[in-house]
Amino acid sequence: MGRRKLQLKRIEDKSKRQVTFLKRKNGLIKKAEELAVLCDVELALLIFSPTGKLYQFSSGESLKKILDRYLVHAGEEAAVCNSVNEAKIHEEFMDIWKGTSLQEMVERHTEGHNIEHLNMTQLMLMEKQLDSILRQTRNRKTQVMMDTVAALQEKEKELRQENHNIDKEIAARMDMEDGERVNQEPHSSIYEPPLQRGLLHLF
Amino acid sequence: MGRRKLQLKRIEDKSKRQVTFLKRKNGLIKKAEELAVLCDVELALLIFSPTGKLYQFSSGESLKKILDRYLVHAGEEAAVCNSVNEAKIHEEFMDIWKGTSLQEMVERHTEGHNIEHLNMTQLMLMEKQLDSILRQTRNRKTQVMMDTVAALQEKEKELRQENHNIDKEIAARMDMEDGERVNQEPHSSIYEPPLQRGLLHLF
DNA sequence: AACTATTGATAAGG
DNA sequence: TCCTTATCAATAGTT
Repeated sequence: MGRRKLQLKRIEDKSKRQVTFLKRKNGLIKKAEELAVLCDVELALLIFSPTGKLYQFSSGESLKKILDRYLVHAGEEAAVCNSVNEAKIHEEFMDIWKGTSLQEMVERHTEGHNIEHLNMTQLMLMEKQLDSILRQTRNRKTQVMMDTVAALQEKEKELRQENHNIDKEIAARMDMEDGERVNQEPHSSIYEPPLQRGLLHLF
Repeated sequence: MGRRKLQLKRIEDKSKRQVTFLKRKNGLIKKAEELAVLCDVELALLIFSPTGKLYQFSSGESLKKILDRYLVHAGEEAAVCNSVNEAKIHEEFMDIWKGTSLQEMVERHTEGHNIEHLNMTQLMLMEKQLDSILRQTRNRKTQVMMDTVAALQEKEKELRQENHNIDKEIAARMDMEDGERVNQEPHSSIYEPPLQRGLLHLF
């Protein structure tokens, strides 16, 4: 509905695309709102602009509730364990951050201006700090992993020792019971630590 | 758009509401699809019918991916995109960041536990979020730099043209004043753009 | 950011 | 429930 009928394909002209995006985004959100009100339905609409900005609409209920409802639906219908796992992770995430993402936090601290509206100086400062914290986080992660590995290796050593002791005890008893049988294959003392499997979930 | 203009409130007649729901749901999904195609954006639309049935649309990307993307953005308020004076933002930003480093901010958010005291799950979530924000920051930085370069190149072009015009004018005047003096070295028209130096402070 | 000629969506009717 | 059609709304191109 306009001066000309347009083809259903990506608008190549960048500025035209942006104008059309703004117009149609508003139209779509309006329509979504009308549908929600007129027909008394729950709905959620998420739009990521070409510049990465998020626009959203959700009827009455918070978007989170609607997404929860969706995840329940998806969980019932499809046997896609993946999304269930994702949902669980998100739950955990919510617990940890108490409903506030780091991003929101950062944006709150820049007084609501999102990354698209920072200037170069601000961006560089932001980058530097983020990089620093990220590096610390990764270092700490590495440290935790190494601690885990060390603990497992310690455990392994103990088990190996125990194993060795049992072998010796068995051998001693065998000797006592049946002295002439020699060169008996001892119980394998090469213990395969469950290191790989035990750490896999961390990556 | 119909025989009559209707009020923006819940349609009380149940069957009419159902009919309207079906029509408008289809229309909304169609519009969503058009927006996604025409403007090359990601979007997700979830509709729960009055009977509890779920209708959904998502552009190209699976709905799951889009929801993931949403959850990364989680908390960000939609569609409020006030263009504000950059310099003003700069001042505000500096004030904010002078007092509080991002790091302190993060620690405040992990309830006083600093990075050294988070467990692996928390560390991984933290890493994921930091990585996301850092990537956005860097993308934005690249964009700003490219814009700057484009602007400088434009300026360079203008200056070069101006320079050329001046050369020609000088040459013309010289010819008028002193016809027989020839092969005079013209003012260098090779204009060295201050691009490198101009951008250096950005890195 | 406004305008307006067109096309698109749809409310009511069959 | 599906078609038709009169009407209104959205919007493409223009200024």
